[in-house]
Amino acid sequence: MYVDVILPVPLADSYTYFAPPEMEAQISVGALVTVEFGQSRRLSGIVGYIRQAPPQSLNKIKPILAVETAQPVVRQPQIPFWEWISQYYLCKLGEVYNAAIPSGLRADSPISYTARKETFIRLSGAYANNNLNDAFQKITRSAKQEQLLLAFMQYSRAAKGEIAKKELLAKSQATSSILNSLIEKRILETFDKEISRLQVYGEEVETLNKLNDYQQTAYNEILDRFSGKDVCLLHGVTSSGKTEIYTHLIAKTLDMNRQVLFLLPEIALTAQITTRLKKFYGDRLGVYHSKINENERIEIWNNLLTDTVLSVILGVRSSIFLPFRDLGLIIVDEEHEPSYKQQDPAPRYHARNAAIVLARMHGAKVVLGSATPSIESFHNARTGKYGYVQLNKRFEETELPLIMPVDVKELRRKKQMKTLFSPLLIEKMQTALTNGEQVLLFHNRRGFSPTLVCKICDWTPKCTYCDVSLSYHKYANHLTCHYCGRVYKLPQHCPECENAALKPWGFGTEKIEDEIRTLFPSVAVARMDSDTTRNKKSSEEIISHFEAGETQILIGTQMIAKGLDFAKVSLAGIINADSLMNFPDFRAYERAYQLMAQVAGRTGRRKTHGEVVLQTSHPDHPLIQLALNHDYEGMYAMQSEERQLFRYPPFSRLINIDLKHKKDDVLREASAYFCAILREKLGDRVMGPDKPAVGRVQNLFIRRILLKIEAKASVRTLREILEKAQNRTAQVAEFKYITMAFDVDPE
DNA sequence: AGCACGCCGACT
DNA sequence: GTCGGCGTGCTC
Repeated sequence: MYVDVILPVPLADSYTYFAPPEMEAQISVGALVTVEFGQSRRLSGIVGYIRQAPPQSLNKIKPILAVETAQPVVRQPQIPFWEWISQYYLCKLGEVYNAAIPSGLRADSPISYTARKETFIRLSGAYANNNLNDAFQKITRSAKQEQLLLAFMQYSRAAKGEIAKKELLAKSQATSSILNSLIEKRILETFDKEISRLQVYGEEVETLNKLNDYQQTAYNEILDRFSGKDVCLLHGVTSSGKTEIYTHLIAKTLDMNRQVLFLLPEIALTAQITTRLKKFYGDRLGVYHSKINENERIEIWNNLLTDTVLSVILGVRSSIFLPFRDLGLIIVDEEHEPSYKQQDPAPRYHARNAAIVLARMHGAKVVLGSATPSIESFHNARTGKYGYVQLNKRFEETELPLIMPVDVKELRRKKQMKTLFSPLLIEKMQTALTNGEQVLLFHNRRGFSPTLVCKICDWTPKCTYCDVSLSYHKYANHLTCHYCGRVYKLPQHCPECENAALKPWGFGTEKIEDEIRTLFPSVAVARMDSDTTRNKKSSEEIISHFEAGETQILIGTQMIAKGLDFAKVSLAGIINADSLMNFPDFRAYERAYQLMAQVAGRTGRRKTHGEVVLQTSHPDHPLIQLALNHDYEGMYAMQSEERQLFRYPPFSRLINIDLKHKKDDVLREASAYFCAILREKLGDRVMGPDKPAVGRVQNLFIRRILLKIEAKASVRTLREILEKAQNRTAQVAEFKYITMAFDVDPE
């Protein structure tokens, strides 16, 4: 018997091994096996295909060394799904396997699964037949031991005569020394038992909240769209009750004994939604995100593989790889969020789009939810590819927030911008604080990160390994590279001109926090960004303190704009709206609009009318005007026209190709060579090669080629063209060690 | 990618 | 004399 094994290597899709006769019975498609790869590596691979004869071209076939798990660790249709991902996203099957299977399942991983154990108590052998008179005889002189034994009898009855030590002590109010006496007298004994890490929901599950009129209408409309289409876009303003509608769709799917995948972006709001859903689905809900540990990951995986308890998975993008038995519904909440796209490493997949393919394989339906849909999804709804349902009423009829633009350029000219805040923002903050309301200040630091600059010669510190300025972290008092993570000491003086003074340049949330503390010394302020939320606890703490009203002003990056529900926020400030729009990226306006809408959505969520002060140098800019009027469709119309004109998605499919090499001149020649080959077939669909904004990372130079391919073009043909061009380039001796990274549908 | 092999320069 | 830098080749 011969077996094609998928291995975690970025090379061929699979490798053929020989299965010794005594192993044959244990081998099936989906089983994990250990094989030797090369002279010394031992890898865990997955059986992808079983064949009776080896391919003739092979002269050396190694044996399988061991079967790790005879039972398949995947279900249908996972492997075909991996194949789709590898084909569409131009990566190797092994790279998908690597991303899809939790490493703890694999024997070649340093972190392997260990079961959680807990100490349990049962009657020792002599009394196991409940012959307890003797036992009670032995302890007549100790009232406490007698009480504990009685308590043991009472509480262990329901669980076959055993109970967790911790639980017994808690319920009987006994101390461990009383218990130890009973153990020494050989009446009770301890033993270790493997227990699940998955949280047990102790309380009764609640029945679903009744939908109000307009929610019920939307719910019915979604079901109606599903009779003709597999995907439905639910376009609902913040606070309109999208989650309520989801809970009813989930319940309906569970009634049919089918499973649900609820996808959400990788952001701080997992905790809030988990609490809401646990109430209704209890132990049937599993949660899967980047902060759960490997052991828990494996228990969720195995539970889905063999049990039937878990039927709703709330998870981030990687949860599309879990072994679902029968998905009936996939919800992609905040479908426009860029964190659905995996950036690095391969597979660079988009979880929303991959989920739609996965749903088709399961015969499931998909709901895409957003207050500000991606241009792509709205376009698909407009052209009839997706169903479309709109929810434009807010819960309790709250009005949409009032957005007030402030012309900071004009104010600067009149010398009225003494701080980062305009007089209007300061006045509104004062009013809100006096009224006991809370304030959010939003600033995106991306592309405008604070660094140091020489006052005389404009020198700025750069990373030795990457072509970027270092970011200045005032509190940590050091410089870091945001590309490779290296930390540098603060230079004492400018090395270029020997001038002593370096001054901070650019500003981030830290600077805002400083100025706010000066402006409002008696007000409690918190800051939430990637620096203050390094560990899991800190972000939850910042949020809960703000929720509890212990802080009045919360300053932050994107993190504070997304999905969080704060009842007492009446004012939001956008410090610099221009910095949102000034990216050299075709999605810049879409993103800027979405962020402004999201920040506005955080205000006035309960009855109060929210206000937003939007600071900009271009108050008349069409995008700002659209944001003021909450005119999503206007933004769509504007963007749609522009994207059609310049061949951007959804009218074209983009593919970024990054070529890397340690020598810049070799790289330049190779890029030109590769590009010329591509142009033979693809003509003016090929843009570049260009030097990207960051032209060198980790000592490797980078050139970027962009392809703009017709949306309806065949993926297979394109893949063949790219493979051929790549092979031809690699045949040139000098270009052999050029690496290429493909990014299909870049975000 | 990740590993071994082999060649070269810098040390005990 | 050997340690380790990195260029090169190979993985069923």
